[in-house]
Amino acid sequence: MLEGKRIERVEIHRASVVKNSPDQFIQATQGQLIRLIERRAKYILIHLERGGILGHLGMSGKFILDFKLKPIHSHDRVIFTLEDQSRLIFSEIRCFGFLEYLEDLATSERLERLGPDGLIDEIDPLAMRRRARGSRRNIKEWIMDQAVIAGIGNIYANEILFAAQVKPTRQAGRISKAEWERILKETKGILELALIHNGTSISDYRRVDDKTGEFQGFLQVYGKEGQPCPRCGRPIKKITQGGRSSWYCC
DNA sequence: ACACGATCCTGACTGC
DNA sequence: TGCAGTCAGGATCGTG
Repeated sequence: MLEGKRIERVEIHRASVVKNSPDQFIQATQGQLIRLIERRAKYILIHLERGGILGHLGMSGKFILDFKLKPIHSHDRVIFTLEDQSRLIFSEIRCFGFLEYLEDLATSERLERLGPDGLIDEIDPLAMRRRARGSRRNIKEWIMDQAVIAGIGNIYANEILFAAQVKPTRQAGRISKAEWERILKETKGILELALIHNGTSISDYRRVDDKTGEFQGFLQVYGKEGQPCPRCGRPIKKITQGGRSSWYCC
């Protein structure tokens, strides 16, 4: 849809979401052809003729494709106008997300830090167990560490561990091979299911066509403190780990 | 090595 | 009604 189109104009409405200087970003991207767009864990890579744009949506970011030239919204931070006058809008309420022009996406340090992709890579349970050996860190923070498994955020970490029947408070180094097998199987299964249902819209998240996702209707524990556990009926508990909320039961 | 808190921001909601 | 406090799909950094 975007591939093969030329970026005619770039407007930056909030400089802090662009890692480069505004001048540098505009100069480097304006006039370039979009060659390929791909995902790498939570990053979006927009390959251009020369270099490319590395994007991250943070907590509240979205890319919206606009064909109708809707009025600019206050959260629209960067606007790419394409040669056919359609617009790719990087909209970010909290400005934790970012765009970064890089001469070479392949050697980005951010990307090099990433572990195997939980959705598409074949991850060996024994390799995970070996890597976690000796770690007393809790398994919830462990699987959310992008250097360990890339692509798992807070919603899906909770859902994966519940589905795998592994309590989030367990020590990573004490997870058995069978439990790692379940965690990795559920990582794939839940991320795939969430993708089929276009992701989880709790408040701000929208698809690129501005529609909401539907996976919120499939959540078992995330955000469900006090509600009956789908497996045992006891109330779901909420705790804090690494500054993030965790919900779990049995 | 890791737990913890602060930080970057804005908006929705709660309680007084 | 107003205002302070809390919380939210993330990642990084400093401190102990």
